[in-house]
Amino acid sequence: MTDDIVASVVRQWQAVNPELDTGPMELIGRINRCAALLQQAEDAPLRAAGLTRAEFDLLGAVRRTDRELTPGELARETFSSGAAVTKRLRVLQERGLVDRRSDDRDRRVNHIRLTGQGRELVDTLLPRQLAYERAVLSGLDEQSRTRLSAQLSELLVQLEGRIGGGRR
Amino acid sequence: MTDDIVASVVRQWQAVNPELDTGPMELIGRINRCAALLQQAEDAPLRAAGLTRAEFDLLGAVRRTDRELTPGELARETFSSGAAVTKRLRVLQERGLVDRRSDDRDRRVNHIRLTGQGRELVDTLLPRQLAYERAVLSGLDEQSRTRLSAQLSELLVQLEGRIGGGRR
DNA sequence: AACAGGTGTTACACATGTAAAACATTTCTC
DNA sequence: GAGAAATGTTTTACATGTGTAACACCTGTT
Repeated sequence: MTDDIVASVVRQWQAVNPELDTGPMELIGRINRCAALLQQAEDAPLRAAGLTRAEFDLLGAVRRTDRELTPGELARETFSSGAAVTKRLRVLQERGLVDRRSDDRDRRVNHIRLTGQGRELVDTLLPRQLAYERAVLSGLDEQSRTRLSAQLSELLVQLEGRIGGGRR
Repeated sequence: MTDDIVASVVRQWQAVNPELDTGPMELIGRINRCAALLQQAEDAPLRAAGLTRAEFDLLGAVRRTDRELTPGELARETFSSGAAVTKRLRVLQERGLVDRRSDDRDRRVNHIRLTGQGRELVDTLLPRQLAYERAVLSGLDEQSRTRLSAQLSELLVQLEGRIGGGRR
């Protein structure tokens, strides 16, 4: 059994102060570190397409909901601030990937939709992205992956209730 | 069994394109989302002490290794760029939490150490931080946590080999 | 002595969040 | 009903934190 980085950090803390209950660190540290490595890996194929992950998330949100979304909805959907969404939308619009339509009833709101080009980009990019991710995860067999998913789902439900406040 | 956010996103994708193999998304999405929520939670007690998580990580690295570290070592230890470490060290030094000593042999390198105040801050803050994290994770019982830790460790070892390149 | 390589800092670009502003709508009050 | 106040939506202004790349400096080698 090999040691991961978190285990060695925990060992350092124990050596310095054996009283510490490092239990939470072992779990949270591993989640954070896995997330950092995975996010770094995920960036590679997107950069090849000239997109940041945040931009891709935004496009994906419009694509998967399959309807027009307002900037506010996009902010909630992608867990980012309204200001960040505004900026991203501007560059995506300049690149011809999204389009706006203003509401007839309420002139405050816009409706964002994908252009044909934007939709095509997501539809070619997402399978490629998923294939890449599958390769990154290939060190774990199917069973380990689903088991891990299920346990993280349990944790995630707890955290959403305790911290996130829920969305929508 | 309640649905988490990732499950609902996956369902949206399946509705739009049933061909998609969303397997990787379910695992990676959950890891990323858990990490985001946990990091947000972790920030709260640190902000109360006037520190960012990055600053606390840096102080913690010096404390747990129990020796003086160079800025370069700190950058590797905290997985951030040299420039970021330089900036952080400047503000931590201005606040009197760290101290520098220049090497006698090699005048390029500095050795960073905690001041008494810095060490005291870490030593009071870390247990508080761990207690807070324990509370956040209290939705899962001991057994679930250790099982999850172990499985993530397995994944992490794979990822470190595949992506991270290892450290030290 | 020149140079190849390593170490830390600075300069710059950029993405993000918070807070304020700009604008539209709805509701309340008289 | 008309005007005022409250509410909602998006954008803009500003501050901040980060990474890349250029820079300055030092060492050891040839």
